[in-house]
Amino acid sequence: MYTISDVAKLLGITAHTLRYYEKEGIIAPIRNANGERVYDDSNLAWLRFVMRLKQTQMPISQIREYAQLYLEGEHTAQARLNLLEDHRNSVQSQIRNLTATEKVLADKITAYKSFITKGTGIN
Amino acid sequence: MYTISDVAKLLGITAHTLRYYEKEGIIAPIRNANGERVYDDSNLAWLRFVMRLKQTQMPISQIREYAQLYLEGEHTAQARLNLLEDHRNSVQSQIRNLTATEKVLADKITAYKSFITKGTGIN
DNA sequence: ATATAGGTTAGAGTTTACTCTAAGTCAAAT
DNA sequence: ATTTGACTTAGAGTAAACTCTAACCTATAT
Repeated sequence: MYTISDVAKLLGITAHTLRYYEKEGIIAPIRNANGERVYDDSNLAWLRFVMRLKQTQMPISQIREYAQLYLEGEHTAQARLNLLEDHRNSVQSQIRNLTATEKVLADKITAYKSFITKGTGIN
Repeated sequence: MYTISDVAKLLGITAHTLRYYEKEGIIAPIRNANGERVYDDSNLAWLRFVMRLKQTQMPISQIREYAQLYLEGEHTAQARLNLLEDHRNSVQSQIRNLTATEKVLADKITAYKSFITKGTGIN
């Protein structure tokens, strides 16, 4: 069991952001007798997955959609699978994009280095 | 020589966005007698590179910084190289991130498929 | 007893990157 | 001559994702 600031520290985000995610329907931790949020390990695992989705450019609206489908039960499994497959395609396309740009950058970096040491033309 | 809407079409963005990039100090096309923007091939090549940087999450502020260094002349070559190397590192880290997430998604997708056809547990 | 360190809410403010509007200019087509 | 289409500017508006503030509550340490 974790407090909001425990979770914030573990995920490297702020408590403000966690409350915002809750307001956006991404997570719903239980409350203790004092009205304070209590996160368990399954909440933490879900939030870690959310962080992955965010780092790979899935918008909050789509993460919420997935979370809501999960709450609606097993009959939404196909819809969730579709969402995951769409995102996987997006991830693969981002990788292609980044790989191509990495090559362009590598070439430019080589050209700059040779310009700086030898005075060759820049592109 | 290209008009603003030629360039917009070629890059798949709007003329509004091109004017915004100009306001942000990312590009400075010349004007014709009529005060209209005229883009040449070097402008186009630069904008295509800008699109790459954007697609790989470089913020406008950093793209502007690179553009301004370029305008300041050859003595900024080292500073530009540093910027490019920093961004290359960011691109490489994004690729690692996306690759790891792709694996997580692949596993989840497999689990969902097996749940949908055979009724096995979901993660 | 009270100060401190945390938690709560509703809601306002900020940043980034556009996106659009209004009012106007200008050249070519009808 | 006037309509049409494409351009110009300054500046307002929008969407996403936070980020912060104010006012308040509550358990623990001094």
